[in-house]
Amino acid sequence: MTEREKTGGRWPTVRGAHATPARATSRDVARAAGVSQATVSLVMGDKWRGRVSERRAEAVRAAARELGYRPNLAARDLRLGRTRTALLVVPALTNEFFARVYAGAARAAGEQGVGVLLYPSPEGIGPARDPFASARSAIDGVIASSMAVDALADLRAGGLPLVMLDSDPAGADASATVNPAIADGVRQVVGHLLGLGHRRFAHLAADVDSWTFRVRARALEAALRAAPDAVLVRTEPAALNVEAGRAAAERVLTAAGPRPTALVCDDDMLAAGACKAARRLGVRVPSDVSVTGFTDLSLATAVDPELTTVRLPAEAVGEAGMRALMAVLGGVPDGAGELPVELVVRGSSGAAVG
Amino acid sequence: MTEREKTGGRWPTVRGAHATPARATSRDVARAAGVSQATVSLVMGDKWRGRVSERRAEAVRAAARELGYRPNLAARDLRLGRTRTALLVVPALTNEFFARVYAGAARAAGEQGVGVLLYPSPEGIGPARDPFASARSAIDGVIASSMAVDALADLRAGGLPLVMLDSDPAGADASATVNPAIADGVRQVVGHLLGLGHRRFAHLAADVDSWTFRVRARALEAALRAAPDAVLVRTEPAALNVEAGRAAAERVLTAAGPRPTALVCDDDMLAAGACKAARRLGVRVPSDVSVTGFTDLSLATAVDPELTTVRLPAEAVGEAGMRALMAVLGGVPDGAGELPVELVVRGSSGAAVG
DNA sequence: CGACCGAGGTTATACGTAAAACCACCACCG
DNA sequence: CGGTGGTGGTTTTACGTATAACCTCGGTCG
Repeated sequence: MTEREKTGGRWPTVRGAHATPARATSRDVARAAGVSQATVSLVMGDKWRGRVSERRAEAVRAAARELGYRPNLAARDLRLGRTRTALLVVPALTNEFFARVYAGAARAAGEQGVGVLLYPSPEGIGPARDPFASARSAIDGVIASSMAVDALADLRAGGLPLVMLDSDPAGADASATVNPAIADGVRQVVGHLLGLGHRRFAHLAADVDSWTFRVRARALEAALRAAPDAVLVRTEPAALNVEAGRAAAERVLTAAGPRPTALVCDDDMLAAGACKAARRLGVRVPSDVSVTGFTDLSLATAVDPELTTVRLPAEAVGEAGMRALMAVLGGVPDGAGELPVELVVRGSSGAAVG
Repeated sequence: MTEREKTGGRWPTVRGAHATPARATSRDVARAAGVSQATVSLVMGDKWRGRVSERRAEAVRAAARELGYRPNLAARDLRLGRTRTALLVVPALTNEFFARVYAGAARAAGEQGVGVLLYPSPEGIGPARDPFASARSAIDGVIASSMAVDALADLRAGGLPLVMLDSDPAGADASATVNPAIADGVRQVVGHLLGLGHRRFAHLAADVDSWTFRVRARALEAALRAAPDAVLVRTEPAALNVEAGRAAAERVLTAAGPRPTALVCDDDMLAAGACKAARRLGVRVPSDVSVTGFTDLSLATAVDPELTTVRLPAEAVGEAGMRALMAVLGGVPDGAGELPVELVVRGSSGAAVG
């Protein structure tokens, strides 16, 4: 008597409630097709060229179709010692940028038959959070954003191939890094604004301590050195949301001294907040002050005027990250990659006045 | 000679590049602790009360800690014939609502040690899309939004426990359903607007063929019957994005005849578009026309004026869906659940004029 | 005093798959 | 005619875990 017969099914307590029809195994298929289990495995794995006759192979495929056979992936993973599953670690999926990174990664993964698991958003997990415990099956590799700071230590401890996003290519202790060309984006924004005659800039910085935002600050200073007469006002870093952006911009716009004519914001959310602050203070966008964002979230075209912003290729970041991981897993040490960004000029920037 | 010794490791091609340190197995722990593998399994599975002495149990735990032992989940899943993994099927994670549903589901799942897998967004998957093939490991149950229409047929074919979101509780062929109280939300919006003196309404409908939007339309008509003198203008359903909402609202606001004073939109994105259309036409919000949304996306407070909207409990939907699924898996046929919604009054609605 | 029992283990087995090793058969060649 | 190699399979084993079944050893009780 087999154990399965004894225990009687997968979910004994609900047996019958929703009939789980005892999935067919490769052995069932073999029996139905009159071959051995090994032959089924060869045919299903597409490794039968020259090992199995066309007649038999077709018989196996027919039987598999008939029985609705699907390989048990837990068994396959156990046998092969790998899972074809990558773990994607991002700070929060409710951040549209990372949702799009995920979409890109999932697409690239799907093409290769690889699965993507998400590190549960830290805020939802208690003190016992553990990326490897929560990942259902084992993980072959990890793709992580440097913004997911509180998870990084755990990740390195795993000893798995690690691809970092938004991370310093030089300093990152990773198998590979993938970044949008942030510095270039900043140069494009500044070039655009200088061309419009702006000379008094304010930087609405995000209070996130990660490479991608540090680069914005550095690149902004560097780009402004091209115009010796330009001045740059720094603001207290603001949390990455609209309200914080509004508050920060309000302070800038009501401060003593000559008012900046261009607000360069680290993110579209801050830029949206800045527009809001301006309107409430009776400062018009873009005629009195120009506002630029970063990322090109859907929010950028929801507000009025629409935001001039630097479009970050979120999907491409996810795709490239996944490809880099797969390259590393395949033995190709795939170093650092940088993805092009694009300045999108919309209604929130215009010619400088005053 | 064992097979492992012969093949020489998990990723032979990159052996050394990133040392995969050959994870410890329960047998390794057993050897280190001087007990049998079965004992390790009992201790790690917390099933040792009365079967293993406290001394031995502690020795096992120490050895496990020392070796960094983590159970191989593929093996466990194979043995147990289940995966403690649920598949979440949503149309797109780039839709903030569903991202929040996911977050809620992941939280509820994490508390119970259950994993959440996502159905890869259909747009990213080729013709060979198959939720069960792409799910890395087998799946115990499915939570699906009715908006993911193109996946539904595949899902039912799986024969797995299925919890439906945004789905007609009566007609849904599912183990359980979870819905926000949409109709009640509509009643609250209409009550709010009627109280402000509005009588000429327009409905900016979404062109998504799903229960949740059909309910909005029906409930709107029903709620307006409370005010016999109220009139309702229907618009051509618009795609679920800001631009489509803008275009639809433009048509409504420039149509012949008396202009509606209240635009009831099926979603915040449509409402944001409506506000944009109004501003461009010189129609002021809320003094000339009131606009209301649905969902309470982050976008609702990014635009100016902020949107009066019905807050849908996205996280709670995900949590309740996961709990319902776990109840079904546990044998409790957990029928239909409805979650309360909340009208959030902000700047886009005001007293009617004209 | 022999039967019984519970505590505290160990041994053996099964989950479903992939693939190495083996085997039978035939064709061909020197 | 003995060997050699290719073709088309089968047999067997291993992956790591959970648990049923079994074993041993004191103590207890009828």
